[in-house]
Formats: sequence, structure tokens, C-alpha cells
Amino acid sequence: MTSVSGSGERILAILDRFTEAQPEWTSEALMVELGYSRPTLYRYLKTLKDAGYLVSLPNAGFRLGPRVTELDFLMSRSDPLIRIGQHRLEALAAEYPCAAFIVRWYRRKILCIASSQSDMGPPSSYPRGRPMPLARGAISRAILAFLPRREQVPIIEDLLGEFAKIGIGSSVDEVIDELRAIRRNGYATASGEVTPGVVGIAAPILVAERAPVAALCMTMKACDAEDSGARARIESEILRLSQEISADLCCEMMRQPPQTAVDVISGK
Amino acid sequence: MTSVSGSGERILAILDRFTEAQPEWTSEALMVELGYSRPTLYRYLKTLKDAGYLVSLPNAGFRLGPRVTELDFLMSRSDPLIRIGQHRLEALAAEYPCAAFIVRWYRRKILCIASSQSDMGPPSSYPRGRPMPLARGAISRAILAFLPRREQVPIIEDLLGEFAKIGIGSSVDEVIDELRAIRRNGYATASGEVTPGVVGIAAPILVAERAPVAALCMTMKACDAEDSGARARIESEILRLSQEISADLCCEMMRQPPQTAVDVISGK
DNA sequence: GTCAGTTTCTCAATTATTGGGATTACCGCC
DNA sequence: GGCGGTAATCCCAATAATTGAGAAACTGAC
Repeated sequence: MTSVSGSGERILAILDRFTEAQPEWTSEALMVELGYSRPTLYRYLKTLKDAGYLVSLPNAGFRLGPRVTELDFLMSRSDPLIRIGQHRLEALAAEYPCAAFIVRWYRRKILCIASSQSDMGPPSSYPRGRPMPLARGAISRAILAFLPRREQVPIIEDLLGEFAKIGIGSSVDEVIDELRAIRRNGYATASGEVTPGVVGIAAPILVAERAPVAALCMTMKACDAEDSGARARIESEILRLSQEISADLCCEMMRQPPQTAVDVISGK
Repeated sequence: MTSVSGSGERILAILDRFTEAQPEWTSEALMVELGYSRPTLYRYLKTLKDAGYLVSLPNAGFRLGPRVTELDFLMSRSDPLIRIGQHRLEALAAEYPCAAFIVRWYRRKILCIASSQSDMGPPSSYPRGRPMPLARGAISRAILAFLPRREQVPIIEDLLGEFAKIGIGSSVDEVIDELRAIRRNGYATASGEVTPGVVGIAAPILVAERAPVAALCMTMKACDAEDSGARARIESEILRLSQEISADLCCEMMRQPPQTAVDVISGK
């Protein structure tokens, strides 16, 4: 990684300081936290403010600004996963008393990007944009199971403590065995790992039948998922839908890159 | 504006190229559009990619990435306007057959940031994050009317053509007179300017009783808004709610800046 | 295997960025 | 309306970081 654009990264690093736990920062605090000099920090903040990524509050605080909302809207409009998956989520929520999600795998995080919920389903505390815990739940394992080995191992090592707690395995090899089984099945299930009394069923969304980019997940109240026949039907439904989405996504990506204004002008 | 952080701005400028009309870019096209040299552009793109703001598609395309979704989630969580206004939107949608919005005023744009919709109301094509047209509709005028004069004038000049079309006024002075009337009333109304057959009623949300930062807006089908008694009641309801929100917002902003980790450590 | 296209690297020149200190702007308060 | 204190910006020389040309490595496609 020899090519860097230092100041760009330092500017973006400012945005990383804003979290659910601390959504507001004073410039003083950012200076200490990030170690930038005062004029530099103010220059960076001004850049972010002028672009709308931050807003400054009268009494010396900063908060995320409307530009991120605008960008997310654009993102949601152009995201093929949403275009492809949304109606399937809605179909799931219409057929079963459940909450259905599509979540993205992104920088060792799991991020809900679309969801649909039936009236009778379990309440979900994961709206679009909220990162989910990486160590718990069906989604997590559905994705980990399909990662290439060399990505798997360091992640498993990091999470081993968590995995031991929920009984997945107490050594890296045990966890890998567990994941291998999930890979054979094509989907993962979990009971009460994220929310007590709620079961999750998740299958990965794969690009080129290899790399997981996301997962399709459905959660139900445990009491609605007891019948093993019904449960098996749901599992195969999730698996089928996830494969459909994967296939559609691949089609989408195989198409020609978009015509751009420039291409058009230059007559390509 | 002597203080700049050039490369930071150039990096953020890349994100500005992604629009609803063109949500995908090739590096070639960006190079031409922005005039950066190839290695520089790739450095910038790598920075944005590594941070999750962009994702690269296999065949030479870029699209916005999940980080913007994550940021918008944070933003929505920490936004006092949403915290203060959301339940009021829902109350409106429960009481009237309508769509109710809170929109932000941001860099000469109007951005929906929260909404609620009743089953019987008019369908809305403005979800969170979508910029609304600046020249049309009640929201636009509710905000313009409360801007300080020196901000008003250049905007009106830019939009004069549009204003003339919808009969608001054909000269700057005429438009200003119109806006002054809105300012006296406290709210603006519009019929069919954005969507045929839909009326809008909007009142500004003010900070310190001066600067408009947002507006509360309600849209109804024209047929539901014909009775002038009912209409007057709704208008005063919108006005009242917008004033409540303004007041709550001021309270919110008067409070002490947040304790930060740094402050706590240093014992402030 | 070869090929076309995309992405990253190397490295020296130079430019744009940085930061200390001073200055100005701003806000709340009296 | 003036005043005090803090926050934000400006100035400018030093320097460290960014830049861009060209080349090389990588990627998939055939």
C-alpha cells in the first residue's frame, strides 16, 4: 500500500470519529483525538462543512450533515441489491410472520441495507444502515462460511471468545468445521443469539458463486418456527431466494459498463 | 477563502459526480470530467474505496458504497429535528389523509429528511434524502420567505423564470412582495405545483426565530382540501406544529455542548 | 498463452500543505 | 451597546507530502 493520499485520508478519518456512542464532537476534542494541529483541523472541518458532510452547532460542536443523507438516497437508488432484492423481501414478509433483511458484507462489518417486516413478525432493531454484530447470528455465519480461507482465519481468531460463548466452537478448527457444515447446507440458522426468542435463517448472496457480498436473512419468533416441516420449507425458500438474487446480481454485473457523457461525446 | 485543503476538496468532488442521472462512473470518464491525472485519480479513488464511500465494479465502474448508508443511519439517529419532529409527523398522518414531511434547507437545496404517510393520502415521491425542486411548491416559498434579504435576492434572481411560470411574480420585487405576505402569514400554500392535484402547506422551522433551517410540510389531495374551514384549521395546525418544533429545537441547542471522552479525562 | 484494458508502482520535481503565532470574528454577558 | 473570552481564521516561511510521467503488474477474456 505505497500509494496514499494522506490528507484525504485524514479528512475522511474525521468522519469516522462520529459514532452512535458519540455523534457530536467539539473541535478541541477532535484535535486531541486525531492529533491534528489547530489550523489544519479547522481547514479540514471547513472542507467537510462546506461540502455538507458536517454541520457546526452554535456552541462549538459538530455533527454529521445533510450531505450524507443525500448520498445515501443516491446509493439506495443505484444499488442493484436493493433493486433486485426488495420485492423478494416483501414477498417473504407477506408469506410468513417474519422480518426479512438484505445485509451487506463490508469491511468486516455487516450492514442492513434493506428490510421488510410483517405485522406479526418479531420487531427488528436493525434498520437500514445499522451495523450488526459480527460474532452473533445466522447472518454472520452465513457470510463467514463462504469467505475464502485466508480471510476467514484472522476473523475467527479475533472472534474466538464470542464463538466459544455461544457454543459454536472453542478453537479455530472447531469453528471452521462448523462453517464448513454451513457451507455444505448453503444456509445458517441461529436461535436467540441476537435477540432472545428470535430465530434467524440466513443464506449468502454470492458473486460469481464465490465471494459473499451480502446475505439474505429472515427472523421469526421462535414459537413460529417450531414445526420442523415448516422450518425446513422456510430454509429451502431462503436458500432458493438467495440463489436467485445471486444469479440476478451476476447478470446485472455482466452487462456493459454504462455509457457516460464523455463516451457519448467522443462517439464510442 | 484563503484557507483551503485542496486535495481534500478534490477527493470530495469525486463524490459530487455521482447523481441520480449518473450513479455510475468509469475512471476514464472521471478523469476527463475532473481533469485529474491518472495516478492521482486512482489514488483518490482508492482512498474513497478503502473507506467504503465507493465500490468498484468488476468492469471498470464505480458506484457509491455502504459507508454512506452507515453514515446516514448515524445522522438520522443524532438529528434533533427527527427526534423532535417524527412523532408530530405521525400524528399529522394519523389525523388527516396526507403525507407529512420535514425538509431541511441545505446549500440552496431542499432535502426531505423525515416523512410519514397516511393510507388515504397522496403518494409521495420524496423519501428521505431526495432533493426537492427549489422553485416549486409550498416548502420552497415557506423557506425563502424567511431567509434574510441578502440571501433571498440572488436566489430569486436565479429562479425568476420559474417563478414567472407558476404565477408567483415576474420581477424580483413582485416575488419579494409575495414572500413578504407569506412571512406575515407564517406559512405558504401551493396547489399542484409539484404534483398535479396535490396541495401543499408548509411552515418554516426557525432557529432563534430568525434563520430557517427546515420546514414542516403537509400534502393532501386537492379534493380533501377544498372545504375552506377545514383548510384553515389544517393551516393553523401546521403553523402551530412548526412553531413547537422550532421551540423544541432551540431548547435542544441551548443545552451544554456534549461531554467528550477528552473532557472527562481532563476533569472538566 | 496472448492480449487489451485497468490498476498500481517508482521516483524525482515541485507544489501545495502544514503549523506556530498573531489576528480577527463571534457570542454571551453585563 | 460595549466588553471579555473563546472560537475560527489568517499570514507566511519551511518542508514534507503530493503530484504526474512512464512503466510495470495485475485482471479477465478469448
